Amino acid sequence: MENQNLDDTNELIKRRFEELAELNNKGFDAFAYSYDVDNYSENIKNNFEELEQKNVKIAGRIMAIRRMGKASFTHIQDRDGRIQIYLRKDEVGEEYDAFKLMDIGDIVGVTGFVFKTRTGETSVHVKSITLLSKSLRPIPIAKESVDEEGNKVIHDQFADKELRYRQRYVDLIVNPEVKEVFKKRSAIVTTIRSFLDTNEFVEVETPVLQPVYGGAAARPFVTHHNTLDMDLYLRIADELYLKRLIVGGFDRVYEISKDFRNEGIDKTHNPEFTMLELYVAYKDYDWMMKFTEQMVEDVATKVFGKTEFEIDGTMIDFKGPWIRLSMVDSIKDATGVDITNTTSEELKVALKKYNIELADDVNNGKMIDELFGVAVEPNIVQPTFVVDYPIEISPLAKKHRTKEGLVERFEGYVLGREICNAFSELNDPVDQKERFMSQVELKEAGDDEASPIDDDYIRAMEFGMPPTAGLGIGIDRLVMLLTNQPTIRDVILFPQMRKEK
RNA sequence: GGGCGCAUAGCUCAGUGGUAGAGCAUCUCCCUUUUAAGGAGAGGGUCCCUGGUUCGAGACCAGGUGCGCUCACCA
Repeated sequence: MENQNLDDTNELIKRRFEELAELNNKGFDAFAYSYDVDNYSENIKNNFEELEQKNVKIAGRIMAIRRMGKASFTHIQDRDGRIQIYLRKDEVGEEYDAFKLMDIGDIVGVTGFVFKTRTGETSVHVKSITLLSKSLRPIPIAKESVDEEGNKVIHDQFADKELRYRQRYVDLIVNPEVKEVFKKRSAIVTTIRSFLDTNEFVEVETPVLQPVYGGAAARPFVTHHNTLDMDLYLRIADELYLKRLIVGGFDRVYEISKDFRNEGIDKTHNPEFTMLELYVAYKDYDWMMKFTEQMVEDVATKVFGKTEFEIDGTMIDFKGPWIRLSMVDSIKDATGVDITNTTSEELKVALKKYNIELADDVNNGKMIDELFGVAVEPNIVQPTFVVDYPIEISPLAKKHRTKEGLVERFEGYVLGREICNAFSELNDPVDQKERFMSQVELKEAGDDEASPIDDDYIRAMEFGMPPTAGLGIGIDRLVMLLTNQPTIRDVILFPQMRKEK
């Protein structure tokens, strides 16, 4: 809900415009060009002994002001956190007149020496203060105190979810833990890149705008290119392009990209989301399981210094090897149904026990997947690879080398949530064409998530594609787990929202 | 899409049919080591929107909008 009334008729904003005018009248520039920062709050607090009485230049946003007549304390927030500054009228001279016109929210540059106050707080004793940017809107400031046990308590924290997501810039200013999550997200992605680099991967970029979409089961966004006068789809996956590159002779490629799916929004789904896809020639899904474990363990260790995480109150250990759970066996154990030797009638009966009724024309593969989803998936806690999926729901995966009706595919689950999907990639163009044809049949029967046929992809495969293992990891969901965030919106800076009124 | 819930000052929230409230923030005055600074005073409202019920609606009813939780959907 945007506040229509928060315009310049609002007294708080009006007041700040008046201060701006007064600053200009007195010859102070309210919007500076630069400031030569040479230190940061955290560094000063961590290295007090070395820096005591030494001069520093810092800059940041005023987050608290305690004025005491001819002297004042304020807290300045820079990229790392907050530090207190102390200024006295008799030392900063006419700058004190400008300071009187500064508010919480204003961005200032400060030069002074490091000292500790009577109460022991590391602070900067200001010799000069410069306004760098006047804040014209009041920020929803919360106050902090410390309780008897020494814990930080935040009072009246800016908490309106809608405003926090719509005005993330404000959320980031006043809720420091939000910034921490996104710093961690950045470190996770950086560490993944470095891990892949060490393993001799080539990072590539493939089209976002695709004439034929594929690589996943989802409804796409459609757009139009005017000059070419053709409809284009925003990618739902990178898969088919990356495998074309495997055909072309790159033997280890990856892409970290935004994918787009025109579907529902909830705790684990945002219409645009970040996916890591990687493909490795001459390897299969067994190799990929080990590689996935290593990569996640590497990220956990390098970014967080540990492999055990408390997530939703449960201890999760990402240290490999992860549990291997056969989809066939797990369904058999949970329901008694042997999916390798079953009829659609039997599956319907099994699903009914979970109060699930699907349309009559749904194939066995979908029913099996559904059964897995209700009978097994919610009970998975520790990192687990679920292996060997029905062929009907895996049109791009290679047939299992020994098990009829299954493909060599695994998905990684943690706490009942899917975090990755991988297979031994189908590299037989004849088989691939048949799989596409059955997808087309599904689509014609009304399945709007079934894949369209991609003739160029078949053509590429006909030139010869090496045996290949492929993996997709939802970066947002991985970050959610590692940072213990309850919704995908808390790991996406600007989550999709309805139009503001 | 279904169910449940929420929407009041810049922020966090009270307000159960009869004059619109508090804390913080803001403004004025005092205050040169304070820290949820303190003391004294003041200003600030489209009670989400549109209808309805009523002598009277922030409150009750209906519809709408936005958000949250949840179920379904999302291999």
